[in-house]
Parts: sequence; structure tokens; C-alpha cells
Amino acid sequence: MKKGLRLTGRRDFQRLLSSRRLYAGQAIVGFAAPGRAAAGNRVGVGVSRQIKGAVARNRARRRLREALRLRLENPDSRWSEAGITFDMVVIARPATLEMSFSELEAEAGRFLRRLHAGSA
RNA sequence: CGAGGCGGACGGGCGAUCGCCGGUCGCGAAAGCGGCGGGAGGAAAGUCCGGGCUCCGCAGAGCAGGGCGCUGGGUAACACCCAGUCGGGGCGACCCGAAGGAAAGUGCCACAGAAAUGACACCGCCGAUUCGAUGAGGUCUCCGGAGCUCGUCGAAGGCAAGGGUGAAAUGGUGAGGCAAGAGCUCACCGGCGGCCGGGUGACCGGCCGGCCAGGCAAACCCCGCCCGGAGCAAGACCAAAUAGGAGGGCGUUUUAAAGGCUGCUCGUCCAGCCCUCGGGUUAGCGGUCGCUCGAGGCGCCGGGAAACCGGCGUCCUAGACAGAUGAUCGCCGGAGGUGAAAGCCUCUACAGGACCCGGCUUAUAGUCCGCUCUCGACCC
RNA sequence: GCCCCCGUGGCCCAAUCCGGCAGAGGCAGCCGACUUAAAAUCGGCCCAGGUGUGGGUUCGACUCCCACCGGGGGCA
Repeated sequence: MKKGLRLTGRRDFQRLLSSRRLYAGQAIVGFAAPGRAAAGNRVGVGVSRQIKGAVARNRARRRLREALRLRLENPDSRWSEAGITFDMVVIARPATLEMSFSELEAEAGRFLRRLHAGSA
């Protein structure tokens, strides 16, 4: 995803990670908070420490990022039109590498629905 | 044909859709859009060595400390590479080796064994020589004895072969020699010293001499050579900010304390330095540089036995900063299973740059190439 | 990026420095005593590991050296 839609910086990561865990599924753990509307939805992707080795960690991050990208490109029109956006941190767990891509994409969708429901 | 040895290369391919990070060009006020082109490895890994580069004023001396350790060469340097020597392994092609010094000193060598490193020696062997006792024979005699030959016992003494222990017992085998023995002597082997010859050298060969020297230095150590420290989070520059806060200590135009140059001593530099509390930051939430063109790759020619070096031509080949090179699908390829076949199923390694090079080590499904390399079987 | 430390019975650990029988102790386990019973306490007993893995030096390695694996910690 584009640089502008990425969440960077240690401070933002610390802020989100110290907040309440919003979602915990088989493959992903998600944190989120409302963000500045002008910035758009910003996403930071991390990898669990249980995944060892640079190759596996890269692969897990790439798969998860791609799944989130595909979901975020079709945003819920209600929220984006209302100008409400979110900062989120999503962490890949070992199951990210095991499950099929469609399953992973479905789990990303569940996370985003929870996000929208929680802030409603 | 089978089994090996050595050296080297590769390590998925094509297409479609949706995406990512730099570069460059164009449009645009900007955000951005479009075109072109690029985008992980042989180990990028472990961080085990060696350098470049940067800062520590200069990079200094001695000690301490650390590293290396057959010889010659290569190299920016190395613990690497090439060639050789010696030792070990393999039928062989070949492979492996931290391979200086144990007659500089210290230390250790458990158990067993008489004894473990100046073996003054247990059991044992001998008793030639000397002395004592004694038996037999025979000689001389002044009949008291004296002395000779052979033998036995003991002592003084000689010996280190045999027994047996051990990882290791003062060189091994054989012969001579002797009272018994022993390098006591001789032959061969091994080791040591000297001389001569060959080689740049490690070392090799020959002759002569004499018989003395256990092992461990990946124990301390000695000898020779090498090493200043930290590391790109090194370091440099430009901005911004409530901002260079408070308290204490040591010093200040003076011997310079603290501190910088790992530890100590010397030497040397500087007017500031250190501690506590509070704030900010803490791999990049201020930005830029360092940041990728280099001991560089490829080809040809020349030198060299090789590693490698020189010349010419040609190419530019990641530079991120929560960290890009991806995701999904289809076809093909490879391996395995199943099946008569078509087909179906499963698998397709190890692994991801983070300042850059040269090595080493470790991981790695599988594929291919070269050898006038080796061994075995068969055929002509 | 750089630098340290540690791996030994089921568990916590000695022995490693300076090589010589792999173990002292504690927890846990079993048996007995005390108790109505149990806990605690006391007495006794038992099992199991060849020292994280693979090489090397040595007569001999938990110990020394090298490589690898795993765990923990520190600095900026």
C-alpha cells in the first residue's frame, strides 16, 4: 500500500499496542484507534516473535499486508464518506503462513467489521 | 557398465490481473499522473578472522594482555589461497594435519606396578675376583700345619636379561660375548651429533662417530612474527524548540585534578569535567550527507608451475529506514507415489541486503558440465 | 551492529579454575514412626543421567581446543 496509508513511527506503534486489543483471531491480532481524517486509514503490520527467520517473517508480513490491502480498497462507504478513519496495527501469527489466502482475506474482513462495529 | 576422486556451473521458466521501493524524463502551482529503465544470495546466514572507511589532538614508548606458529610464494591484509616438505589414512585417483622448542626452567603423569624420570631397583640371576666356613682328591712337612685342584654354602660385590603392571619401563630384532649380564661387541632398523653433496628453504641423500636424551607445551612457559581503541547506532552538516534546567563535588592564567589516547607506568592534550534529580531522545517522528564505482564484473592478450599480477577493451549491477522486490490464478519443467495407459495426488531446498570488500565455517531438494583421474567386472 | 554468560539424575545445583572413580546437598518419589486421619516433623530407602551435539589434543576430557545447537543477559 502507499506510503501515506502506512503507519510508521515508534510512537504511533507504542500508542496503539498499549491500547486495548481489539481483535484476536487464528492468524492475526489487531489494535486500532480513530485516526486523523485527512490522513486516511493508516495500517502498520507486525510479525509475531513466534515466527522465526527473516524469510518466514517477510512472507507473513507480505501476505497479511496484501490481504488487508484488498479489503481496504473497497472501504465501507458510510465511514469514509463520514470522514472517519482509523489507525491500526495488525500482527501476523504463525497461522498466517499455514492458511490459504482466501481464509486469510476473510479473517482480515472480520477484523475490519469488528473495527467498524466497535466504533459505531 | 558399476563404484569412486577432483574441479566447476546452476539452483525453477512463461503468461495474465492487482500491487510495492528507488532512479530518470515529461506534464502540473502542488498533491499527483504518465513514459522508460532497475530492484536479494551462493551462502545475503553464523559473526569466526583480515582489511578499507570514520572519529578518538599526534597514533607515541615500555610493561601487561591477545593472536599466529613446517618452508617458499601470493595479497591491502589474514587464521585465507597456491606450490612444496614431513607425518597419518586409503588397493588407488586422492584426502587429512594448531606441524616451532621437552639437552632453558617449573609442573603433571591417577590406578596398577619393585620402580613413572637423577630408576642407588622388589622378586630374581651370578658369585669369575676377594674374604669366611666346609666336603673330596692329591702335594710338601719340623706332624702343629701350609698351600693346590674341583665342589657346596654365605658375605663383600657384580647385573639389569627374565617375571609382572601400565598408555608409557632408558631403543627394537638377531648373533657373538660373559660367572651372570648389559650397545660390552657386530649386522640391520630407529634416534642423535659431525662432515660432504643437492635444494632459496622446510628438508632429502651419502659417509663417519658414539650409545645418550620417556610423554604432555589445545599445562605454565621459552623463541620468532604481528596487534592502539572504538565502531556507519562510526561520523559530518543544516534547521527547530517551553531549552541548554536544578543541586552537589573536583578544578581553573601554578605542580594541572578529573577526563580523552582499553589496563598500568611514562609521555602528551585540553578549561572545564564528574555525580544525582528532572526533561527530551534513544535504529531515522526534523531533514540532508555518509549510502554505494569498487583491492568491481566480463572478454582478449602477455608474464608465472600455480595462487596471482600487468595491459587493453567493455559494462554499471538494490540502496530501504516499521524497512520495497509481493499476492492470486493458469500452463510448462523437475522428483516421488499410484496406475496397463490416460490421468490423479504430493513435494519443488537452504535461505532475505542494512557501510563496503577478501576469506573461513555452517545449511542446502535437485540438475548439468569437464578430467589423456582411479578401482572393479565384462567384451574385442 | 557489537559483546558476554550458561547447558550435568524428574527439578534446583556441586565437581570445571589447576584433566584422574560423575556426585555432596536440597526439592520431588517410596517405606516406616508420630496422628482417629492428614499436614508438618523424624528415621530409612530408591530410581534415573555419562555431562546440549559433533570432532580434536591426551594414556585418560564435565574440565583443554575447534565448530555447531539451544537458552539467557548486556551496551550504544
